[in-house]
Amino acid sequence: MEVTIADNQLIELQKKLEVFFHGEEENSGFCPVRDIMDRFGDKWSLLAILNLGYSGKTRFNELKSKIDGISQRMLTVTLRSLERDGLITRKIYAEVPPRVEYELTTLGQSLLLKIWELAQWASGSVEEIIRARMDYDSKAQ
Amino acid sequence: MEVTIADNQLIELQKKLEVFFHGEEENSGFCPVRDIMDRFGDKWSLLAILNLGYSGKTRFNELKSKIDGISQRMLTVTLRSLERDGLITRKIYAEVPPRVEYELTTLGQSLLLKIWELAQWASGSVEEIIRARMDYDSKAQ
DNA sequence: CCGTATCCAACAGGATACTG
DNA sequence: CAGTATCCTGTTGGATACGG
Repeated sequence: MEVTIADNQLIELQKKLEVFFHGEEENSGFCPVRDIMDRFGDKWSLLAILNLGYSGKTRFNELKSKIDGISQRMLTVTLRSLERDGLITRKIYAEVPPRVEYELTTLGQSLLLKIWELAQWASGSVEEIIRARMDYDSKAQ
Repeated sequence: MEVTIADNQLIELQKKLEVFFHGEEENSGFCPVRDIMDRFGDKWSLLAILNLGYSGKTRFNELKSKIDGISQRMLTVTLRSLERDGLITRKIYAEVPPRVEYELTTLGQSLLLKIWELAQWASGSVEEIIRARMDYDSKAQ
């Protein structure tokens, strides 16, 4: 049996993955893997973090204009959720008209880094994925 | 104004992020960032990849039993979508009873690596996030 | 300007039954 | 075993109107 370097790397990774497949039962059903999925499972969180990372401190409507297609309601919901998780801060200025600024926390910035790497992967794999899709669709008639 | 090392790192990252915020209009509305979001925006794709990465070549029902809570329908839908994107392969054996095995492609393995890093982040940040949530909830009464 | 409240449509996704 | 087909429900999230 031939074992390539890539195979060895995969086996290494599989060993590391074991961590995430243990402790699920023990800790009263709580599993960190499932917890991130819930956070990233919605449409807007990743985009909001990317935009906040790119723009730095940003006001509500400024952010709304940058995240294409998001409604006022969903931006509010998303930002509240991110604030609750300690990923962003929400600063209100007692002015008229009111001003509210959002900004990534240190924790949020560390997540930004991971999301950026994911975006990097996507950016680098986009062509291959599109090719795979066309290939798949052509075979399916 | 004080500039810390963290600030400099953030500024570096912001410059890198510019890539993802250009070309959206040009390429007929297509943006790689939005494309990954669509891929990761569903409940099961990341979990399926993590499980396939952990278990290697896996049969349908074996996978179903490992992804807690997934229905037969959603596993089928998710696997087809991943196959279409060239992230997994689907191998059918002409036996009775039939056997179908799923496995990550090289592309899928490269994504697995990124997802694992994300899972790492989540695992390391879980306590801080939970603390933030409790803090937030207690203030909200 | 920055929200909240309400209503409603679309769709993800579960349950069940049935095939190759 | 590994699906497809059908039906149906719950959540997501958009549109609109209104408040601080």
